[in-house]
Amino acid sequence: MRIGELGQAAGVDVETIRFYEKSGLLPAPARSENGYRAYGSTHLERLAFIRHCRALDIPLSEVQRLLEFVEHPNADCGDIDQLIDTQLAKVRARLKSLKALEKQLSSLRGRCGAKHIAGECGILHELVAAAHKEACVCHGHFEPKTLAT
Amino acid sequence: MRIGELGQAAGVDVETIRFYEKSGLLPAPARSENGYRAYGSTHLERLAFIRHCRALDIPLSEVQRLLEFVEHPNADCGDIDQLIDTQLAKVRARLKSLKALEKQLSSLRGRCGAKHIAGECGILHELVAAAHKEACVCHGHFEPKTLAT
DNA sequence: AGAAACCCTGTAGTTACTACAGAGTCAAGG
DNA sequence: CCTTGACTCTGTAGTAACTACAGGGTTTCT
Ligand SMILES: [Zn+2]
Ligand SMILES: [Zn+2]
Ligand SMILES: [Zn+2]
Ligand SMILES: [Zn+2]
Repeated sequence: MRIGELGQAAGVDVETIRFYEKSGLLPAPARSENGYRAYGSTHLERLAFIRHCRALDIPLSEVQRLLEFVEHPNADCGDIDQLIDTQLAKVRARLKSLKALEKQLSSLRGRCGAKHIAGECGILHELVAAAHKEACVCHGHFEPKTLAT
Repeated sequence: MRIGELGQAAGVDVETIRFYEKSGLLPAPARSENGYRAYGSTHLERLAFIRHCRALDIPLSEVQRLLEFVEHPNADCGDIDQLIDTQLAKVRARLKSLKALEKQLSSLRGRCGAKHIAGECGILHELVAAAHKEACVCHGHFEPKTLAT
């Protein structure tokens, strides 16, 4: 199996495959006489595993760790749950902040109705005003002297 | 106002401020005799605006465009709504995929109960199995020959 | 034989910062 | 007067996970 076929089979760009190899995630395959990489089915499995994890937004460094578990099945699994827990917590945190973001943006969107000049655009006004506010929730405004806890 | 004070006032790291200047988002301020940057209140306003937009996850290139609108208030505002619309669409798309992700991860998490060796961990099994599936939803498996549309 | 399509290595670009390295400036304390 | 510490300056390199060449060699099809 050459790199292009592997890429086709796994739905991955060839450059990405070479990148995974360089990063130590995918073992360097044998080379055929012409120097082309020659992959076997284990490579396809491993690549699919990596892509599946990436689809779960698991960072490559953690995928690396998971792959080590796959290869050393006698290790204690405690770290696996923790890895997933961490990932889940990250996703939930991001979800929460994205929901807040959606609210902000859609309320912002409502500020502009018909066409007009930028100087009278409610969106722009709101953005400028919000940036002025002391109590702006979204970005970390704070009085450095008054509230130095 | 020196760069450190500006950073304090806006809640932004000094390196980030210099980065914004280099990127053309924050105008280069005057320099005092010793070569230190000397900022005024307009810089603080502008910086706050940038941070507010960034908190809305608006990319710097779009923040740049918004700043141009702020400076040319006579321009047509049509592009502003569109910018926000685009941003909103991106956020909603990300929100949708994150929700799916959360579902996957939490179901995955349920696969592992008590402690055991990695070879018997339901999480790991599931990850490996899912990567094998033809119909894996999350990452783009596809039969290149059979379904070549 | 010649062109298209594939493969190789290595480097640089993307985003939005963050982290130095190495040097200069300034106020306060001993 | 000298030193220490906090601040500032420039410029470069690193982060995550790819993506996009440049400049070559090889295979395959016609
Ligand atoms: Zn998958
Ligand atoms: Zn408008
Ligand atoms: Zn804000
Ligand atoms: Zn387990």
